[in-house]
Parts: sequence; C-alpha cells; structure tokens
Amino acid sequence: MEEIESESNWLRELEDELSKDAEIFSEAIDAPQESVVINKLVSAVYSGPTISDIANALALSYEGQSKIQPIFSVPDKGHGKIENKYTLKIKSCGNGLADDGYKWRKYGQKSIKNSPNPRSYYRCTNPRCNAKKQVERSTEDPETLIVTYEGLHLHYTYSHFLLSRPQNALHIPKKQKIQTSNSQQKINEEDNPQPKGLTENREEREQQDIMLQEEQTQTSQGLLEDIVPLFVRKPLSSITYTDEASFSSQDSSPSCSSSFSWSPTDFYFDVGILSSII
DNA sequence: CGTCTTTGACCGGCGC
DNA sequence: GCGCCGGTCAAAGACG
Repeated sequence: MEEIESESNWLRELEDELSKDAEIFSEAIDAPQESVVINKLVSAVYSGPTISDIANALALSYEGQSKIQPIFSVPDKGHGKIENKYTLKIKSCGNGLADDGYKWRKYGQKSIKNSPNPRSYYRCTNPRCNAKKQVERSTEDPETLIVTYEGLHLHYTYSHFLLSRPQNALHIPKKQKIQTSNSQQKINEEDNPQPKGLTENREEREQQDIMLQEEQTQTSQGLLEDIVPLFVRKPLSSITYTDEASFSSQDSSPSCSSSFSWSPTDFYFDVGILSSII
C-alpha cells in the first residue's frame, strides 16, 4: 500500500511540474525572441526526441485539459517527411564531453574525406531504441565536437529515472554505484564517457530497460515521461544563458560534464552553432 | 570471463 | 557500369 501511495504522490507531483513547465513555455511563446533561445537551448542539450515530438507528447498527455496547449512549433520543411536528425556543436573540456544521459555503444569509426578527424558512430544500448549519434571533432576548433543525433529515444535517460523516481519504486541492484566525480569515470579519447549507473550485466540491464518501460506505460503520464527527460522538462531551472546562445550552469564552475547525473549543474556547453533542427 | 572498443571488410547510394 | 564515399557489420583484442 505504501508503494501505491508513494507512486500516487509522485504522479501528483509530476502533474504539478508539468503544469508549471507548460506555463513557463507558454510565456516563452509569448516572447518570440526568448522562445527562440529556449528552443536552441533545448535542442542543444537533448539527444532524444525533437521539439515537435515533445509538443505532441504534451498535447496528448493533457488531452482534454484545454488550458494547456502544445507549446512548441517546429517549421516543417514543407516536403512532408521530417527526419529526426539534428546536429550540435559542443565544446569539449579536456578529454571528455558532457554525458547526455543516455547510454551509447560505439559500433564504428570512419575517417572522413577532407577531415583529419575520424567520425565515431554510436547506437543507443536500449534494444528497443533506434537512436544513433555520430561524433566528430571540428576541424576549426579541436575542442569542439560535432554531434549528429538521429532517431528517437523511446525511454528515459538513466539518470532521469534515478533522479525522479521515488526511492522505493525500483529495486536497484546493490551492485550499482553512482559515480559522482570526473576522476571516477573512464573517458574516451575523443568523445563522451559511458554512464555506468546501472548494472554492468547487459542482460540484466536490458531487462531493467524493459521493466522501466512497462512500468511507465502503466502510468497516466507514461507517454510524456518516456520521451521527455528531466532537463528538457525544466529547461529554465538553474540554467542561465546569454545572447550568444551559449550557456552554463549557475554555479559557473567550468567543470566538464562527465558525471552520470543529468543535473543541470553538470553541464557546461558552449553551443556555437545550432546547425540544424530536424 | 563477460563486456566493450577497435578496425578492416563489406554494402549501398550517388555522381560521373 | 564503375569508382568513391559514408555507414554498418563483425571478428579480434583490450579491459575490468
């Protein structure tokens, strides 16, 4: 009974959060310039669904509640088909890159013509997820990584799950250890580290993914929760940004994000150019 | 020993 | 049809 009550409370809190988020976004829409920045901001830090997907999710989740409307609009290219593909330029720090909250498996690397830097290919480790990304160093600025995301995540970020769920709602294996400092994380030579938050056994991990997804679909907010990570849902909290569309965490510590957590304070992106959305 | 990365091979799309 | 190029596969090695 306690678990059910806890779940119920959590859902209520979630609903409140969503309402607040929707109000914040609606205000942003009223101020066109700000909304542009917010759209850039959201796109810059998120490796998952596009803005239109989020808007659709919000609309579906709150169908029947007329006061909340879809909050984003993404210009259609006019050719019917929309590719879920976008490119980001992310400033790397040292050897690492901000962890985007998802777990990726590298499946290839290729040297590209007219580029001295190889391109790495990653696939989301979730067996039901077709999200992919390509990581390549910028030729102009070796510290800048060009990350191209493709496809949609049909699940939480791992960190979002751990941060937002009631502690007793999931039985996390004792094996789990959450890494809290950069020094604890293995950093790849050219791109982002792999979060090691959940079990290290692949089958167990995939089973966890399935359990998570099944659990989510049992909630009234399942659709939205599946595809909208915490950071996107609360883009204005603890985040500052400038006219140059670059931003950092409020504590302004220039530490790199290679920790497992999706906390906004872990991010220090320098988003130079948002090459394309969709 | 299980998992992940590396890297050469292979395949398909595209331009000539 | 051919060659180039980017994307993916899969075997082997590295790592914890």
